[in-house]
Amino acid sequence: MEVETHMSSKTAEKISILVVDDNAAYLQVVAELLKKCNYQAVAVKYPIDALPKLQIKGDSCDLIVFDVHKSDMNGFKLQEMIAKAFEIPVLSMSADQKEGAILKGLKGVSVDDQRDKGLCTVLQEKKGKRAVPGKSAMKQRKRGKDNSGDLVLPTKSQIIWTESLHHAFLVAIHDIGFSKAVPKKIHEHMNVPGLTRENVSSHWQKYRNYLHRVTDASSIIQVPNKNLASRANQSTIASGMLVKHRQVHQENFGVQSSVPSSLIHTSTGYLTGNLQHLKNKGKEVEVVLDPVRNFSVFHKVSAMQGLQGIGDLSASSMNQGNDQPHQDMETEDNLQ
DNA sequence: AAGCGTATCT
DNA sequence: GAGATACGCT
Repeated sequence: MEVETHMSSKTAEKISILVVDDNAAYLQVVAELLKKCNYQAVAVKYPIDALPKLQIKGDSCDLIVFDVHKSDMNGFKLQEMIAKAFEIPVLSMSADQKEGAILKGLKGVSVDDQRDKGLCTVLQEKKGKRAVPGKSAMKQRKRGKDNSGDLVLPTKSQIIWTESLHHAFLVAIHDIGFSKAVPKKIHEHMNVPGLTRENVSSHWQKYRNYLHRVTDASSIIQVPNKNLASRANQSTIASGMLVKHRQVHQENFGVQSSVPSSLIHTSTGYLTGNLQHLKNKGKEVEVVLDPVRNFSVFHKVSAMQGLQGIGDLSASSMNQGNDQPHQDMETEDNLQ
């Protein structure tokens, strides 16, 4: 797995990119974006037009970015041909998960890997550069001198904690053991090229903050529900979140309703990534057990669509905040 | 002095 | 909001 990065482009040579997208608007947007980032962009609308461009440009094209449609076999063919004829990395864009799946089947390549392999990482490798400076800018600064101006600046980059990267992070913590986990160990365990210990430290901090938020919210009322209690010998429900959620919901109806409607805390559940379906006041809820710590974290009303609730363990939901000092909760919550 | 945790910055 | 950076402490 590679890290995905955002970076400001300060590369010496111009990297040339061929963009293929039959949506003219998108095509232009992407091409313009790339130009703004100081890449040389060549835009073509159809895959069929791509090949001549490649041949003309020879190996000066460093990357092909193109939109994939499941119906568009030309696109796949093109990809295959390019892979065979030229050694040019191809970055596929697709709005649809299913298209991604098709791609995966066709190429025998993990779509995740492709996605995780950020554009810039690919390009940097192509140009024989490091995606991320080995020494952090911070340490270099500490060393005293401001070398801006004369020397090559380490390219500023920002890693993106994709779901799969975050998952690797969680696995590392799990394997190490939560109490023994420290950035260095997590970093070593993850073993992801381009990922620095500082990256991990930062993420680790956010993750712990997230866990605290989540657990602090469990300032606690006893679960009256026997079904629930029988599964966990010390179950509690935090209504703080619920109250908060309601307030939010009332103030801002319809927005951000993916906030968990309440929180369950149990000392017994340790079921990696498991879901339990429980009954709570007639409403079915899903309980997501935190793979890292020995208690469950969230449950959600199952009516909330899709897998959103599971994302409570995911990178995407990790940072959404609730940093208000929590109020003493309403004990006559409807969970009573 | 490496590396951790927290605060602060972007 | 998400990630990087600064910094004090061990």
